Amino acid sequence: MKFNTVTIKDIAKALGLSTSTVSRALRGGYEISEETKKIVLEYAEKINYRPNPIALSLKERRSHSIGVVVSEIANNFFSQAINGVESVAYNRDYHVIITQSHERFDREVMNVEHLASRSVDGLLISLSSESSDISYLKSLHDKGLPMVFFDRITEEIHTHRVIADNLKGSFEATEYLISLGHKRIAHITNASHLSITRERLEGYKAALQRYQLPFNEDYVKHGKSQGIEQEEIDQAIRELFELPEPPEAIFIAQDKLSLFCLMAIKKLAPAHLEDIAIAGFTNANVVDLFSPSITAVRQPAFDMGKTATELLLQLIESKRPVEEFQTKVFNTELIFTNSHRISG
Amino acid sequence: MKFNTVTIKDIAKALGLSTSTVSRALRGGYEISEETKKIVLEYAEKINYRPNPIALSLKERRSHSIGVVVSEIANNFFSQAINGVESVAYNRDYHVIITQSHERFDREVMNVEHLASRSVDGLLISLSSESSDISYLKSLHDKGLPMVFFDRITEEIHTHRVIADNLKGSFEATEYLISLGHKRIAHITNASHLSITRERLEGYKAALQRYQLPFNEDYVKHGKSQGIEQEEIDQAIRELFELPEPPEAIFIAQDKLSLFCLMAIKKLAPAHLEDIAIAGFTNANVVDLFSPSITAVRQPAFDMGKTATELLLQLIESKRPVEEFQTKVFNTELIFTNSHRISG
DNA sequence: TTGAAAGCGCTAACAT
DNA sequence: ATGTTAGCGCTTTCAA
Repeated sequence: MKFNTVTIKDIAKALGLSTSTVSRALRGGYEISEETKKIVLEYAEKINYRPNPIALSLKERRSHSIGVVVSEIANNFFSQAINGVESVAYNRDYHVIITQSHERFDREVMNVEHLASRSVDGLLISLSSESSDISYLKSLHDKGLPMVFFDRITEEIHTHRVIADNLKGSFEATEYLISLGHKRIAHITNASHLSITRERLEGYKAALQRYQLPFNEDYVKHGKSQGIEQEEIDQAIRELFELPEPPEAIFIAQDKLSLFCLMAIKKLAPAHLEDIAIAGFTNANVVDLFSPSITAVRQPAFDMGKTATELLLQLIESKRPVEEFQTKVFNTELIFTNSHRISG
Repeated sequence: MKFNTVTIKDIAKALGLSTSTVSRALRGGYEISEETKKIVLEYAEKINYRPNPIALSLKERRSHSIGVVVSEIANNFFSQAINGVESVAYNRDYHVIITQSHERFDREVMNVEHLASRSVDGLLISLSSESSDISYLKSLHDKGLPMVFFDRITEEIHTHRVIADNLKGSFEATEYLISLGHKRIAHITNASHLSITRERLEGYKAALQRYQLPFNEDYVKHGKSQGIEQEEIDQAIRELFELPEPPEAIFIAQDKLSLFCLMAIKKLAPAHLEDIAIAGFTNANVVDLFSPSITAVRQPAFDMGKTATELLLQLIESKRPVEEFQTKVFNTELIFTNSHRISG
């Protein structure tokens, strides 16, 4: 089971040179005569020599690859962000290794440790909804593994962060629902310790307050930690509509939750389909097709992925320890669809 | 930039043993005394020793990881298939490295070569729509790299394959459209050299023939090789509706194309929204929400991913060269939504 | 039962 | 300008 059978040794032997000369010639070392260089390069080309990256990693302690940890690639936000990551990484000759935590803490730890032990040069992480104790990350970070957090970030580790302006995005969405004349607005969101959950809840509250609407605890539904089951959202919707004063509008704080929520309403509350207003975070690019329609809070996922990667590569390639960290905040966009005008 | 600072050498030094003894003790070599074993294991545990997988890979020529190459993780079929892959791989202690070709041949080659040179133990591939010359894969396969094709397969490499029953799925979808009374049925599909394209086109033709409808070349639209642009589908839809006899129904051969197609119709032919019937391959799990509605041909993506991985691990772990290869064919499911009854 | 030494592919300090 | 050698972390003959 060996490919890449061709090694530097083979070239050296064939050309009657030493391995070090060959090595230097291949990487264009200036001490090598043009002639030798030429011979070596031509021969290497001829026999299709490829350096063995594993040997390189072992030696150099780096791999020219970065690891990405997200909860679900099936989430539109993440798959778009990953495309942004790749666009930067490939241009700068880094490989991207994608892993999913499926919102589970143990999976996240396992992925991170595997990536670290495989000598990825850095990590791009969006925390799973189960991850509250992140000391395992902290210790890797302390040991010098560069990392950048995006989307679901933590304050506990001092490094670059890339997020959307969750507070503003939520405020605007809620405000929009209020502008439609609704007063009873529910909020469906993630596990409460996630950064995005807190910020989006804050935006929702801020809008209520701004328009002097009361905040009602009963209108807020947190997905359980796993938060990726239709079941859970069905239950939340049921409870909301069983309230003595059911909501007239719903604001949802996350991509998959938004879709589950539309499904749940269609299934469980068809009578309300026409009159309930829905807004929610989602990066689905077929949002125009949805019925019931939803006003989408869209994050610039691609750009966020790009920026996070640029920051990470900056950390990785910096000669001296970086002391100044940035938190880049991206604006969200509120997207109105006219599908309810067409089909409802 | 070194983590994993703890090596076998450290343990050996601390315990006054040789590295080889420690190595053997750690992997439970039977020649080591119980006592030494115990001491070593306890100490290793205490200082949190983790073997360096890179060193292992260099030595053993394998990595206990498998590579996956798909065109787009944002495609529902693929993200679901990958979940199936992971479910098997993690249970058997393999890591999964996901890469995307974005329907580009050069990206595919680059990914495959990177994976191979990183000593993945095997490859799970669904070809990009640009990939017609796959000699680069053939040569890796000849050198002994185990690979299993799924979804977009090739006949040129003799190995296991996992596909859906594309012919039957297409036949049933087309038949369903015919059963609604439609006679002019268009077909929108991928690049013509892909296996799935051929098979699905065949199914479509077979259904037409079975019900004695004429096959009309003008009703068939192939996405260009890149096939992942809304633009392209818009153009196809425009052309179809400009025909003297525009289609009454459309059958679409692929996940993303189906969604693009719904968007295009909504945008460009709103007048037809109520009367055109649409069926298409898609694994979107929010298909119930779509308006216009679509009858979905759904592939058992998760199971296909699982099976492909089981076959691959079988190849990887087989002691002797495998000579007998299987092509596993999975049934598709036709899913009817009632959303057009509710909203239209 | 344990240790010494070689080697996986490559680079780099140290000769020459 | 080129060669010799050691070493990255680990396993595995071969010796003791």
